[in-house]
Amino acid sequence: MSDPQHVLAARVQAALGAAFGEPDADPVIRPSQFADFQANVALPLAKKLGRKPRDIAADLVAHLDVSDVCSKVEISGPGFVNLTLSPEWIAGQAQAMHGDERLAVEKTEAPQTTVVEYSSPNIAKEMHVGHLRTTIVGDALARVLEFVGHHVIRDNHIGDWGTPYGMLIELLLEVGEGSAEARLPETDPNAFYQMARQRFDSDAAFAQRSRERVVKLQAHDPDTIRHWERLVELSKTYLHTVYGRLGVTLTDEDIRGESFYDDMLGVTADELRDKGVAEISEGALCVFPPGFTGREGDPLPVIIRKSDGGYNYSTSDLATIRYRVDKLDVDRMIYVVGAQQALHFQMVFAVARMAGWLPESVSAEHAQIGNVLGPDGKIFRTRSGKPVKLTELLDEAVERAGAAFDEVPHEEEFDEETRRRIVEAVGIGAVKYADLSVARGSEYIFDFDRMISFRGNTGPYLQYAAARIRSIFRKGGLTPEEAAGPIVLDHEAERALALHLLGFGTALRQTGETTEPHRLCAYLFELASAYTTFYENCPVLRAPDEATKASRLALCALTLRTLSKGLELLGVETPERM
RNA sequence: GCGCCCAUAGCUCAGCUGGAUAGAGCAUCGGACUUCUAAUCCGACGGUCGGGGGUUCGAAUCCCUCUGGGCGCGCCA
Repeated sequence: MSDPQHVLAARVQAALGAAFGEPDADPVIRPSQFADFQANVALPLAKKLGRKPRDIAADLVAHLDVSDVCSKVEISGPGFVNLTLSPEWIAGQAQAMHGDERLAVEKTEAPQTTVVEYSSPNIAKEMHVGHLRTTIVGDALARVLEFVGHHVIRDNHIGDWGTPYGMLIELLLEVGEGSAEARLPETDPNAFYQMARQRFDSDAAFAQRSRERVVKLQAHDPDTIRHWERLVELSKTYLHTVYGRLGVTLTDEDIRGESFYDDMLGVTADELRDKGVAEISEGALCVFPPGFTGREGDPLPVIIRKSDGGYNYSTSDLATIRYRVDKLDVDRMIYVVGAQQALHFQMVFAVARMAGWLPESVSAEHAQIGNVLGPDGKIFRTRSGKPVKLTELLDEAVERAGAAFDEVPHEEEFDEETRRRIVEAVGIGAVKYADLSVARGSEYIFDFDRMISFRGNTGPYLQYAAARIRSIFRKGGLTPEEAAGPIVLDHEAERALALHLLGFGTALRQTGETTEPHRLCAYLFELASAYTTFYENCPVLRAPDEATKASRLALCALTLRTLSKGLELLGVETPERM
């Protein structure tokens, strides 16, 4: 336990128990502008106990034992308890963090089996920027939750079973399996989809065959299934390409698409009917969860089985919940999906609870993802109005990173391959970090110039901070592992840096609990800022004496590891040099 | 019509679940390279937190209301 906020919380809580018999009161430890932290508990407690806040604070301080942790404790204002940590304590904790494999981030005491459902593209089409954000955010959440000790099940709930497959299969048959066009799903899925769409819209016979093909598909006609499998395989290859370039951890093992639940849909619907949860309305089997109303104030249905006997994705999502609860024994499900589907998930969760498939002990959360907007404030599209293609977007980011790279005079020559890898890491990292650093539910305006900038809360800024640290070790002729310390904090910038380092675990835990990666981004940005201030003020290799140099090298090494680990958990690479 | 989300500096965004004087980056202005990467740093300027009411010791944060935007609302996903 190295996080000061936790240490102080425990101490204050002990004092609360001793002084007032209130060991369970929230000590309300917050960062302070007048000290390192402040405990605000005296004010609400004064209310509860009917005493003056300052008296409460005084009593609290009298019972507070922080002599080994704090150098100063004082009461100020209406009853705030300002806590200033001693540099020795901070240094000791930083040293411990430095010596720890996991940077003193303890694994959670209550590990949960957690499904993170993310990316989930409809593989009939090409991925676009919309998919990018759910993929990036979901992957970061999966990594963070895993690192803090949860059992994470990544779940790529791809759309591989919908109506579009009828026409895709018909198109595949039409162009011939061995043809060049038949490989499009692997290289340019959208082109293939558009082609099918166009045939569907312009040729009634083709459309008719497509509809019949959907029926055959759902009836598991062997020949149709074979073609479908072929298409899905090609799509998976395409996904691999994209995920590989993005550095996303999803693999084939994580794919559990809609087709996976196909044979559970019937029983799901039947059981809902048998339990009396679902009823027939206008020919369709529906559930009307209480509290949801539609346009005319009438009850809003979740359609379980269409009047034609087909199923929608609500049913598929319900089957998915049952599977996860019954077979995977999950404690928590996180759906990293666009904010537009909020109502859908609310209703599906409600139905699952009604049916008894989703016990109170299991949490189901929709981690809403806001839209990415263009410069005009509307859904991000190309000038011609089409969705922006993912690969082209990434290419442009990398190209811009390359231009920036070439503008800067470097001390050494980079061979082409090294340059390519740096520029790729910076370009991709910039795009990913931009998705992560904004609160996930917020929409944000996509802006290449901002995200590729080396100033502000951007990927490149953090990468650059790490690269500068590595540069110091190269110049100094030693590795970060060799910088053992001991850490001593004399300069204000050293102290501020070390203190900030100690907050890493809290940042990770909060990110996992709230499913908000931007918290980790904010932490890392502040860390990089604190490092830069240190860098400007505290010469490392030219430190005044050997002890100071050893201490600063250790701080550099610890910062580098924290920065790298943090970025790694966000899925952002840190190049050795830039 | 109902429901959900949003409105914070000229622009793009934070604000740690109710704490003291609301923060960053960009832009603007002014400084710092014979010094470990200046792709950087340090200042300055800039906000009646959309309006109004309420809850309380204390509100950008919670409640109500109004204004102005976004999204969703029966057989698509």
